[in-house]
Amino acid sequence: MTAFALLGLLSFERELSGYDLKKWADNSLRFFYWSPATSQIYNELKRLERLGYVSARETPQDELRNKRVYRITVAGRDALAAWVEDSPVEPPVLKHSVMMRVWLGHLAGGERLREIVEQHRSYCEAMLADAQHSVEGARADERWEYPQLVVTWAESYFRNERDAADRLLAQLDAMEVDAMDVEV
Amino acid sequence: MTAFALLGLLSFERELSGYDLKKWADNSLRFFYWSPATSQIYNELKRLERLGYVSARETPQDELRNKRVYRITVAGRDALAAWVEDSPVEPPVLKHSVMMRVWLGHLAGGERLREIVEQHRSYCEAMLADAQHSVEGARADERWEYPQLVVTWAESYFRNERDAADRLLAQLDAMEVDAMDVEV
DNA sequence: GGGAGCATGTAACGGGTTACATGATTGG
DNA sequence: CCAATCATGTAACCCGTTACATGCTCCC
Repeated sequence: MTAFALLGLLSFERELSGYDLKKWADNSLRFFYWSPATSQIYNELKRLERLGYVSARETPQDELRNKRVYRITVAGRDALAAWVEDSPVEPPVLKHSVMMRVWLGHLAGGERLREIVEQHRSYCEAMLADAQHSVEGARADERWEYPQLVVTWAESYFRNERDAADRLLAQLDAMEVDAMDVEV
Repeated sequence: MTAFALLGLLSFERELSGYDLKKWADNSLRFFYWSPATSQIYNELKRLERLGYVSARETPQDELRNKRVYRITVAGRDALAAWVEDSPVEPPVLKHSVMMRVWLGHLAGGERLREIVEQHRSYCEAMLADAQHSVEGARADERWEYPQLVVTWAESYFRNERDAADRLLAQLDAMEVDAMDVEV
């Protein structure tokens, strides 16, 4: 999967270093797919090179040193296209530890639960802002129409997630009030 | 994480076998957290027992054999509560390979993309139906108020995801039309 | 001078999966 | 009788992470 993600990043023309790829992953991929660790990127690049899916070239980083920049090969593009075309679509993987904590609400105080959900809300807000920023940035270029589609999707995803957090907070408040009634 | 999930399942009273835990994971946990493989559940149970977080008891499965059922210990409950209470909340992990494929739309035909999104839509629809069913099932019991909150959240999550898929399909159609215009 | 960013990697580990093996019971 | 469900586990593997090491350059 990480391999496909990297090939994907390289498939929008461009020649990128491992470092570059990490940055691009962090500000586009991560909206819909967990951004891999830096070390993993370098590992995958080596593997992809062995497979002939990318080609590397040394290019001067400064006067003293070189850096390796990678470019997708025809074989790489084919492999990637074949994946999109033929592989069975797996369901998205979601590991929502925030909701897991809410699920275990009977073990925590209502204040703590609210704190958790509020932190999550902030996270959503930040992602939403980044996605909106990204939508503006990628505008108007023919080449980016699909990425554009995806960041727009991400925008609504995080907006929904934020709104759900708000509803959750309201429900937690309501539960608190009910509990008070019982006590009184 | 899997350990906490299992402790969580065991924290709603009940004594459960590894097999039971897999079933429960598959029809409650999976709405917000990836359901672990069966083998992993047995591994974690052993580990949790070593740690003293669960206790095991042999109980007759049929006339010939026994099965091991597990119960959360006080130490286990404490550890779980401590996790909810004190651990920093990580952002949810999302690995949306469907959106990754859309992102790579320039490598696929519009028909294929629609096929992918439609399959995803079906998945969402199925999850939504299951979540709705689950909401009805868990109703009215005081003990399940938090799980109830979470399945309600899941319901809206998958409804949103389905609606987003619909919007995506509409946008893909629109793009197709634009492309036709250019050609003509 | 020092911190941030550029750039690349290794080593150890962990968490999780698939595939497989086994075997009894129940229901159609 | 056959398939599905109950029930538990091992072995091989893989994907990916954290932690660490290194060293340059640019800017304040």
